Amino acid sequence: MQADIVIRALGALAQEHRLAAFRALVQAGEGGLSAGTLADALQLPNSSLSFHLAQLTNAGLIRQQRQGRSLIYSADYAAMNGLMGYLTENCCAGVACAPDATCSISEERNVA
Amino acid sequence: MQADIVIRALGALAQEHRLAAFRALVQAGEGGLSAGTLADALQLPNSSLSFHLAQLTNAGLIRQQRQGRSLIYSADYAAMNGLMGYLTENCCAGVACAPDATCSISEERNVA
DNA sequence: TCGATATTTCTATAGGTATCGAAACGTAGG
DNA sequence: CCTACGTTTCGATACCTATAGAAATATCGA
Repeated sequence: MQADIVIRALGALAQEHRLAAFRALVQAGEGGLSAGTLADALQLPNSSLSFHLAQLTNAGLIRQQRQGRSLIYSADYAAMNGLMGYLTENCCAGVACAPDATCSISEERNVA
Repeated sequence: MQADIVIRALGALAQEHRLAAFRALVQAGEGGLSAGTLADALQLPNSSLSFHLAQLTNAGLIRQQRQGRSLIYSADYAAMNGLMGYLTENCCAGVACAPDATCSISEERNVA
């Protein structure tokens, strides 16, 4: 992951509503959420949310997918992983401080 | 770490020159770097760099310390840790995906 | 105290970002 | 086809950010 896309990703997350939206999408899992559902959850006008979703999409952090009349957005875990990897490697004393850190959907991680 | 400070930290890092400055400070270690040294390294006018260092300071990511005529800046590893922790917990499927991840200065981590 | 050095603060300017109503666009169903 | 629905794009406005020269501040050495 190169610095350019990292900066866009950081910028995309550096906003109250976008951070909230991304968190909601991460929690929602692979199924994602429709724009309308998100707008309700975040109490934002559709046009405002659409603007923020476009920013997140442009940064590569989320993806869009039409389902009937609705547009379903979902988090791109690989992109988030890439971001975490960059920060770990470049902003933590120059060495990977958590080499095995991976961000993934929480599918039964409490393996006995 | 609450969302407010996280947003400021993300915003502080979401800029070409600030990301470069922070990376340099992280690499420099606890000793830090003077404003002038950084300005030289990043090829920025002093006043511009000063503006960016103020942003990083305001976000709690770096600290200032006078040494003679120079002001020495150094990365705040704890703050970076906090940021990584927040992202790991809140932007990675709702669970910590790297619970033991810590960001620290690279002091002899290849312990035999 | 004076001049030189290191850095910040001031000031102005240009460009980017957030907001949200209104209009436009695709999709589905009758 | 026509209407309703979900969502985006447009347009206007207000605010925030980046830039960098010039002036101000702080420290040191002679």
